[in-house]
Amino acid sequence: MKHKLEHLLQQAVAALKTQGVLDPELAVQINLERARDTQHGDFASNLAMMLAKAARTNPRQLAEKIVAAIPQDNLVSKIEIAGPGFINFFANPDSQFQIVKQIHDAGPEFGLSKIGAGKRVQVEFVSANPTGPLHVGHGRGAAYGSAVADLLEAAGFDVEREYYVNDAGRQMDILATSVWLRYLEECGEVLPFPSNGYRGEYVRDIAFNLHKKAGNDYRRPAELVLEDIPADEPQGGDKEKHIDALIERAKTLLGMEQYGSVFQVGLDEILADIKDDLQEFGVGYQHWFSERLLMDDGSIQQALQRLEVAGYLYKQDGAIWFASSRLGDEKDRVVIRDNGQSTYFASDIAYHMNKLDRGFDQIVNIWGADHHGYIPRVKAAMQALGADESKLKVLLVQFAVLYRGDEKVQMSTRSGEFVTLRQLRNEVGKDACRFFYVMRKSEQHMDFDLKLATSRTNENPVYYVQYAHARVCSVLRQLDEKGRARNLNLGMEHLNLLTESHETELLGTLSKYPEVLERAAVQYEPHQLIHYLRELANQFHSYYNAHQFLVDDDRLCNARLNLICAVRHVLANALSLLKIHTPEAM
RNA sequence: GCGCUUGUAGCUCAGCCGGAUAGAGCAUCGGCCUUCUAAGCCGAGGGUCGCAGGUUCGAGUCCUGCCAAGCGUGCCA
Repeated sequence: MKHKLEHLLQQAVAALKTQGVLDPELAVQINLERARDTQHGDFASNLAMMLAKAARTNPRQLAEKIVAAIPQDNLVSKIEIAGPGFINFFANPDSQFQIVKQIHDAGPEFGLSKIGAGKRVQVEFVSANPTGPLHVGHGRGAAYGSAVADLLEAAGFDVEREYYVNDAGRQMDILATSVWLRYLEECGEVLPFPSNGYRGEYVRDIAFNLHKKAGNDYRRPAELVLEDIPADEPQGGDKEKHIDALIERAKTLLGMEQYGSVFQVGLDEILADIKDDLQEFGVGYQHWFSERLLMDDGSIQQALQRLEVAGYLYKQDGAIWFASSRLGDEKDRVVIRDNGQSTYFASDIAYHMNKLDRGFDQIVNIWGADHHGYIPRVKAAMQALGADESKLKVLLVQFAVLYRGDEKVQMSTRSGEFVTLRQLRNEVGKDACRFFYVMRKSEQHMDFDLKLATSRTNENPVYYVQYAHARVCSVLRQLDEKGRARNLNLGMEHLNLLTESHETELLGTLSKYPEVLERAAVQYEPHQLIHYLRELANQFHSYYNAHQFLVDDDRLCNARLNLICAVRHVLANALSLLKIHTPEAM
């Protein structure tokens, strides 16, 4: 409907250009939106006001010329000029009824779009370090990222979901060493645990399993482990130096092969947990991309070489720097440290080069808001590599703050005390969890109220939408219990009996769904879909209370049943897109 | 200090590319279950869109300054 009207306006503009009313060179942007007030028809355009200046007339006069130039079309029953020069379109009521038939015919396909057809887009999200289980902060990225990916797919894009696994670097060494130290405790060695190690209970679990499987294979005496290790922070030392020395000790005492095994056990167990967790949350990936792969296959050296050739690298204080400040970053960044090791940023340059080489039309990164300062340097790197940096879209997700009623839930990663995503899902349930995470715009700071999300009352918006779906199913069951049968065709033939204001309103809202879906996808804003669902559910509940569906008149009864089944289809399509259940009874 | 994000009803938030009288939910108050599920519906009250300027036919929306909150500002990842 909307696209059709836009096309009509375009034809009108073209006609006015040939008539000489408008400059043929003039670039015209057709602006059409849903009228907010039904008095203003169904769609409104401000075209005349936009073009008035260029055409050197007043908006209302121009509007009249535009209206005169619009071709006849049976979708439109009336066109009015109103206010300062709005052009208001009134849809033909008969055409409005057709939406019920369209929805029925398209079924699960209704609302899908083809605007992304032929375009490949990659969405990278979550990508949490595999040093521990996912917590509630990652949950928002997971829910938002998968919703964005699913929306893009619904809009016709060829979508590839990817998780970047930071399986290299110092944090992983700290994890491996933490696992080993806990393992030594399992073996019966007595030694202090570093303040900067991973203290979470899950590390003990991994160590326990390792001990069960490998016995004392990795055991070394505590005296040897602790010999000449600089003091930890609580003892007045430096916690970084302390842990680094322990990492080195682990490597020398175990040898690289055994150390590698311990490292791998930690990585594998945590990654398996993360994958499992995400899958239960309805989040799936096409690729798990390993950072270690980049180091092993020479990608990093290759990327740095390209920067070198382009003249963006220089040496200073023993380190190698990337001159990102020449490309908009606030300062230059180290890529190779003075100890010869490459930085995380160097990996990221290679990773983004790899993404570009894979030929995506668009690359979407979903990051926590605390990484926002990182965007300029990555974009700078892409430019330096000669790539089109506009291909990269970084979406930031603000942190979610957990509340239980009025009380803030405290979290601390250091102490290992945090609410995991798994705990949250168990407490709140997958449906409410996803709904709440996606309900807000991603860049909004979010308060996640556990009490509200778990409540089974009218305060909880998830049930409100699901209830609408269940109610339609319930009506159909009632029909059956009364010994009546649905007559689909009879209903379709008499859709014109749907003249109540609630019915007209619902028809309009149903026809909006494809536009909402498309906009939510293109703008990366799944919350728009949630708001639409609440609106649709609200209109349905009002309708339900105002009118009886199972009336004696078979024609009206079936027309109404067809309408509410159309509502059910749209609810189901949108909810399943968001991986939220559509209960048939509640 | 600088940078990014945010500021809309008592609370949590929508508000599409600048458009017509700024909207929901919760909370508060008043109604609706012998009829398809009351996890629902109907109604009422509640606003200086952080503040001050500017741009124009028109600003919650764009620009500038200020105020407030969160985050960032490592040879950490």
